[in-house]
Amino acid sequence: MANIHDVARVAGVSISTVSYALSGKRSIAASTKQRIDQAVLQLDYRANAGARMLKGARTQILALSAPLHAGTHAPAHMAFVLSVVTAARLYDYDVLLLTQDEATVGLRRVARSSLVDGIVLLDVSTADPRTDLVRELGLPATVIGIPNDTAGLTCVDLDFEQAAVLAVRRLVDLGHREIGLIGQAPLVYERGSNFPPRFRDAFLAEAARLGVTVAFTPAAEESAGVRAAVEHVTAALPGMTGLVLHCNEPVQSMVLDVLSQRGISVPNDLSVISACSSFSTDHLNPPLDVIPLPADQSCTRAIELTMAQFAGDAEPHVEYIEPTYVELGSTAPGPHR
Amino acid sequence: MANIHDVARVAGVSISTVSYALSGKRSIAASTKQRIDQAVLQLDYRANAGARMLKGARTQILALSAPLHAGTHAPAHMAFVLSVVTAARLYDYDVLLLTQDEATVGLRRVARSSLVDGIVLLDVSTADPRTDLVRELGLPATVIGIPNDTAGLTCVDLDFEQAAVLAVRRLVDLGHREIGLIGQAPLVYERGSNFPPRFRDAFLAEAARLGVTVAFTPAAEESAGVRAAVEHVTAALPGMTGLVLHCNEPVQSMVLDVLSQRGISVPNDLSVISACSSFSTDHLNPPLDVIPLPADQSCTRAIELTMAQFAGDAEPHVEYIEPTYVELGSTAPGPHR
DNA sequence: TCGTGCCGTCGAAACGTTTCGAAATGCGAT
DNA sequence: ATCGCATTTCGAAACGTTTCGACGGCACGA
Repeated sequence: MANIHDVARVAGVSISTVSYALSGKRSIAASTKQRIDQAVLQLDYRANAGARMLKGARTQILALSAPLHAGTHAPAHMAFVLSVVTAARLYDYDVLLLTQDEATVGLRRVARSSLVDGIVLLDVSTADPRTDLVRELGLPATVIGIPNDTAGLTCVDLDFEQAAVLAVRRLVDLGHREIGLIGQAPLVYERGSNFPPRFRDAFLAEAARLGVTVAFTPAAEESAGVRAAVEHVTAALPGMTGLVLHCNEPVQSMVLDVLSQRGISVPNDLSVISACSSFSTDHLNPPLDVIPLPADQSCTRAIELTMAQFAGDAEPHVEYIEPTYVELGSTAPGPHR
Repeated sequence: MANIHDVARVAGVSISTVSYALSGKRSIAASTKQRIDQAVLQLDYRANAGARMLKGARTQILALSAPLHAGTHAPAHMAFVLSVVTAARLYDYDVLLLTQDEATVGLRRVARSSLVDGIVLLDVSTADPRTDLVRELGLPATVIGIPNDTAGLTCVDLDFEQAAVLAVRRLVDLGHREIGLIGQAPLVYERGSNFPPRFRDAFLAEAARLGVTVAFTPAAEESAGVRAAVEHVTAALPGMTGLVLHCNEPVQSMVLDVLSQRGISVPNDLSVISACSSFSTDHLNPPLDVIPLPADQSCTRAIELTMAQFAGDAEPHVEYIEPTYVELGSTAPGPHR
């Protein structure tokens, strides 16, 4: 493997000249730069990562702590991982993937050995040991999701509270007064995942504020669980004309199946909204109005915030991404319009 | 951050003693080792990754080239990624994740800068540019999947050919003589993914060898595509009593729905086998006999093979993982039994 | 003609580790 | 008492880069 000495020799200059030519940190004569560039090309030279790490401040590697929990929708999880990796590359950063138990213990390892410049945390729970670890390590870090204690942390996430408000208002504005909410699998709430209760609580609060009747139920992921969930909300709200789904795609699809089997027509009999779905609802039947959960936006912003910490101009803070409402025809005026 | 000099000072020895004590490459007096261990603990010392990379041969990092293609089932993809990461950790290796276009260009970058010791390739196509790149780079590498040209490569994968044979024989042994095969989405075949045609061709060949009638069709992932696929095989084989599904979970589930809607009972009217599914078929209705695609086995073996290349005792070769057949009651004797 | 300052380049130190060769020590055998 | 050997420890070089300080040459103004 060619090193900087080889390049210097071929270009007929000293290694420091090569280094400056490549980093651009000092001015170099155009003719010299050209010779160096050519030597680099000829030798297919790339600076040794270890040496750069050792000497320079930067490793150009980020740790991505991404445990995949039971109940987490794998495609959505994947979308976040891919978005982080893609966004990091825009700043010439590579991503070291830490999963499962390594998401915590590996984080300490790679941070203490100065393998990474910064950290991105995915899928934090309300009280996540990784947040304390991040505080302890003192490395630039960004959390995607909002844990209970955000002190000293930089966090970014969709504004799930605002998303819930958006969903409730939409249905209320259309004249619906009895609204159901089908949530994630029960174990997702039990495990302490951060966003499901954020959505649920804001949903219930906004409904109460507007004086509409609501029923919430989680939905286990198998078809029996989905069936039970639909039964639960319809039993609790016999006059239900609006339904919000804060659950993953397969469950959404199953809910629509169950509704269709029961002869309930969307949106004629029931207005349905998909809340915080990572993917398009186009393929659902019918396509659902959706408040998207934009993985790429969250992740891009997370990387930006991490880079800002490198630059030193960033205080720890929590940043919310504004939700949007996409109409696809699954809502219609209700009885109180 | 504490370095080896700090540890040496605290333990009252020289840095080389510390290094040898930690690596175990020379014998160290028990009492000295104990003092060093204590100093390490006290300072929470971890060897600087950059320095170790620079000096030592090893970076303890593997590149995982894992492009996620359209039509690839994200949960299955995720399962492979997780398995690779987990297996790598058993050998004290971390994993740098390269996705999408970075799966190719990033591979060159990280390899040329000596950031990684080895490479694992996921989801190779029949003629994949990454295989040439790997040959060029000359780093230890293992391919999960079998490209057309395996010269000079170390490859490992489920023996899809044998899996197809297993499926055909099972049905034939049970007395079925007209057998359908529903495959992956059409674009998966068009793109040149390596395993779908491997399975299909071996399936057709074994069926021909045994003199049974078969019909194959790919299945697009939406419900219309699945419906069309089922129609296609039933139309082609009016007397079909056996069906093999080489497609992802959602499609399998949809196929079963369509069959049930058509009043076709499994296994009474039709024996169904799920081929090369990464996940349990327990939640399907009914659970399907399955020839599992064991992500963890392939990935564990891939890592072992990569480590063997580090050790120098490994010739490039192709290794197949023996498929197994799991009975779950979705097959029954056919008319020719 | 002689300073003065800028531009382009160079030499050398430093980063933290691993590892080679050798020194120091203790011990038994001669 | 001396030698040789084994055990334990140490000093120093080397890995490839970045970066600081410095130096030579040149143009400019005095």
